[in-house]
Amino acid sequence: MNNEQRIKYEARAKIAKALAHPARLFMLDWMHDRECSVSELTAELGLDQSTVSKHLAVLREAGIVSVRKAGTTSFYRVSCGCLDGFFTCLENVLKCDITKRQQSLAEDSSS
Amino acid sequence: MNNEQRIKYEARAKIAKALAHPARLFMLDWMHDRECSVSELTAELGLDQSTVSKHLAVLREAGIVSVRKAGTTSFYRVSCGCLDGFFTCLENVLKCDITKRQQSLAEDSSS
DNA sequence: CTGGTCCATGGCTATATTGCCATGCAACCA
DNA sequence: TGGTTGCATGGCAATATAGCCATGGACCAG
Repeated sequence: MNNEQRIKYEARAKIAKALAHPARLFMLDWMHDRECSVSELTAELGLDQSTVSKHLAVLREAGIVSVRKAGTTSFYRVSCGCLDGFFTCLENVLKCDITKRQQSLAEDSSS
Repeated sequence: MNNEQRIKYEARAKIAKALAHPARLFMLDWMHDRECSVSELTAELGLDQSTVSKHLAVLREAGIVSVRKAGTTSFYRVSCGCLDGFFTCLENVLKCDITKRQQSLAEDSSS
């Protein structure tokens, strides 16, 4: 992997990393296609407000969500409409994995 | 987020985490749709063989790749055909982000 | 059997991530 | 003006991750 490729894959890994946390996945699902304030997400997640704010900062710096400020409130929303493909991929991997585990269980019991 | 939801999102986060590393993204691109040995990936990545083996274990435990052993060689391949959607999503986020950064630069210089 | 190749794993250190608490700042209200 | 609300950030401790070296097991060639 040369230097150009390293830069390329690090940029992609940064985005994937931002998606690689249960709280952040929950937030993206919860926001879906509407705006959402930090306090709302904090209440739903049951985490400290500062923690939620930092999670949102990770998503923001990765370019996955955008923020709009109105008074003292920050409204976050998903800024790229491509996440469905990502979530679908996760579901497929889970489904494949369950299927394969069942197959290997069947093979074990039959042998 | 209740307990059931936590389990759900942790399972998805595990998969996303497995995808969230430049070396692992490179390996998935490199393997694409053909089998690949550990030594080949090690040579391409320029990392220690043990490091590559551990990266492959992460992908394997997430259900993203599968392994076939022939003699002393382990051949890995992508086991779920859904990664295209995932990679497309990463590309889109990058594209969105570049566009938005250019816009904000333009706004900054015009103000 | 001997030596060599291929791979997986344990051990270790360095770094990154995650959570909380405390604090700071800006906006709004009385 | 002083109090409250909503959010972001710094600091810290606990944990997780990533890389290397060393090792060991399985297989193959001679």
